[in-house]
Amino acid sequence: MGNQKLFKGSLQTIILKLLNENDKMYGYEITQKVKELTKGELKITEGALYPALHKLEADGLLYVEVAKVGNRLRKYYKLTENGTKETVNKLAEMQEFLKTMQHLVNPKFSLE
Amino acid sequence: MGNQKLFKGSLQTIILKLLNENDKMYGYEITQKVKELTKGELKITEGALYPALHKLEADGLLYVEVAKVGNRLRKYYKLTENGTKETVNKLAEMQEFLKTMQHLVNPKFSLE
DNA sequence: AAATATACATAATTTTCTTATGCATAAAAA
DNA sequence: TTTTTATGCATAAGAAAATTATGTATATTT
Repeated sequence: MGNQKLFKGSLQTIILKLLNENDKMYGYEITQKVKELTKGELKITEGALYPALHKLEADGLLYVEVAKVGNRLRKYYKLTENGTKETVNKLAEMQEFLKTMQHLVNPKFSLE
Repeated sequence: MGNQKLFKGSLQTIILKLLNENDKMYGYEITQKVKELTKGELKITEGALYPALHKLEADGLLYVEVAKVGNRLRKYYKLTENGTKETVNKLAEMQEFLKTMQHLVNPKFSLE
């Protein structure tokens, strides 16, 4: 409870950013990576993650490579060419938003 | 189109922050102030603003003072005592989120 | 006279989460 | 050895918070 720190709209960008850095990742790995990178502050829930991955795939930004590890199934996601382009856009947009918001709530510590 | 830069979940905090700085404001004034402060980058739509104000009021964080200016109605909003407390919390949460997100998407320019 | 700005509001719809649930294998702990 | 936790996928119901589209009305500018 009380862990909705993940502002709506940022999940797609986070996924794209991670895939841009790590070449290929599977869902569970993404949740762990985010937890690790944010020291537990951001927790991606499965109910948010998987639909987001499916949407990004449907939009042609990701594609899947299924792998069998041991006896278990893994779906590795990679950026498509278009996905790489969109990552640049989304990251720029996110930076802009962060800067704007930072300026709005705390003008003294602007990022500029 | 393409102007959904306002990440969902940040509107309440923005409203509270502005009221904390300006003592009393009315709806239209808030939309203009945000536009001004962000140089047109964030545009608060009325369909988002008014329901948000009503919710904050219902939650006891704001109260209203109706004023008649010329022949027109204005509803000035002010922070309640509880609203002031919540503003502190929400701003801290926002700072935390911005820092985390900044760190996530661009570790090199961390705010710390 | 017409268009734009000021000022409020709500309804329908969409997006994007949370929470709950389900299935299944692997590893660790009791 | 049994139970819990971790790994790994997925979807459905519901809630939250926007967007978009309207609606009403006055004031100002073109």
